[in-house]
Amino acid sequence: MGSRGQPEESRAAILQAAAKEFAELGIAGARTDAIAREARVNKALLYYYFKDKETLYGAVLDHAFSGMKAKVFRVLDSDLPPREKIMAYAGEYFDFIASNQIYPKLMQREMMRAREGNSVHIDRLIKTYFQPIYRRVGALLREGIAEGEFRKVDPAHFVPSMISMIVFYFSSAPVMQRIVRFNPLSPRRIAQRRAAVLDFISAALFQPRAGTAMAVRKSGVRT
Amino acid sequence: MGSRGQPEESRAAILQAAAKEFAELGIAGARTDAIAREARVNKALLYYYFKDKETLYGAVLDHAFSGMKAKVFRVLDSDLPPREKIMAYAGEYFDFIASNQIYPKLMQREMMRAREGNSVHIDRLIKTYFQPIYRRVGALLREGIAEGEFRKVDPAHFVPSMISMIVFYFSSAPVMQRIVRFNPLSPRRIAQRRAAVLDFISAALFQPRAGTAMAVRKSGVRT
DNA sequence: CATGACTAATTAACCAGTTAGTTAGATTAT
DNA sequence: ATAATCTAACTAACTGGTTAATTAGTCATG
Repeated sequence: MGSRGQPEESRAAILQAAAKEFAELGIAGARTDAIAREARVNKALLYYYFKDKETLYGAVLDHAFSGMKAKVFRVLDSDLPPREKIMAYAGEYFDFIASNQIYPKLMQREMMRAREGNSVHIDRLIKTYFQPIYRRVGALLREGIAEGEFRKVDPAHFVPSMISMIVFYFSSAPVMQRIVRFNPLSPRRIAQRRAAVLDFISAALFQPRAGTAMAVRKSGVRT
Repeated sequence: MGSRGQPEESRAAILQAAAKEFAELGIAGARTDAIAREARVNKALLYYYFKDKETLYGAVLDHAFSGMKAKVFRVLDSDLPPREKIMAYAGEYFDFIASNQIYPKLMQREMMRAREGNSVHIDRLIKTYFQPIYRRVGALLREGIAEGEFRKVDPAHFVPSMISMIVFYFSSAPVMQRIVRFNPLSPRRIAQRRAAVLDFISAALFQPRAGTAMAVRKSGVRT
């Protein structure tokens, strides 16, 4: 009680509980009472740290996307050649999502909300995260094409294709689990998925050449 | 007013308005008043035809998915050889979604809701629609592999990969539009996407053989 | 004149956001 | 040193606007 409990801890607990609730139920379905209960704080504390529900939701989005951007840009800023870099990018993105499985849900929710006026956050998110990443990956693809390494794909289609294969798998896992008999989120299956995605991408992107040794980086992922 | 207006029309108007509202805002965000207004009927009429909001939502889902299943099964039941059939399947699925763009939103919403207990509908949807389609496409893939036409892909990964590329494009279009300068939903771009998806799939699935003439059914578009 | 189609008005529950505080510890005054 | 004062962190209880759902009926037609 009282003024203890390290404010940072409380704030972080709220943010984490909110991320879970928003990812699962969306902003309309999320209940501030549930977030407070999950974070083990009084509901009024949410409003002490964040202006309102919408602002809290925005903070959750920024937290998730900034983490992703940081990870992914470390790869995109490296000086790998195009083939290795695009594989490393996809792998890094995959690993981020595999260990932050609320991210794909938040992302898809926000994508669907992005009709004019529906989301106060989407413009900021696009400008801060999506646009820079898209530009960078697009440039990488054009570079690979120019060097004759990649097939002449259209980045505006290829980028969303890559993202979709990674993001969709995780957000559809609960349904998948009921269709097939195994658990799509077991470490074994996640590793398989990683390999499948990278295989799919290289098959669709790389210009076939002699002795194509497909480079599928091993995955250090936990569930 | 009174007992006129053909009940079928009213029911259909409600269903259509509800589909739009649910797709855009999810079940929690949807407002029954908005649905009634959009359908130009009194709100109580929703409850005359459907037990409650949740039941109406279920009816919307069944309507959307049964339409899709019918379309897709006409292809899957045909006697095309594996290569042509899988392309025809993907093409048909793509065309269905392209002309029913609320479908991908409803689908993704329901996928994210599918945590134990969260959705009353998911078990029925899986049993009635997803499971049968998945089994049929899985069998088709295994057939193609057995005949040496397809690479040895894992259906449990390949099927969601195909679906994701098709579904994700449409639900992410509003965001994409703000990242790139063109409209991803223009007929021209949709045709391009169709070609890109089919190209992507054939590149990743077909066993390379001499004289590979890529078969891109109708809407003959180049990337 | 019964029945299916439909509605205006109302109700009950829910839930985001507020209020009016309390508590614990840091800071200053004595 | 210690009492007085301040402030950030936190909470129990409440409020009012919103919204799903119901009620009690009207209207048209076979």
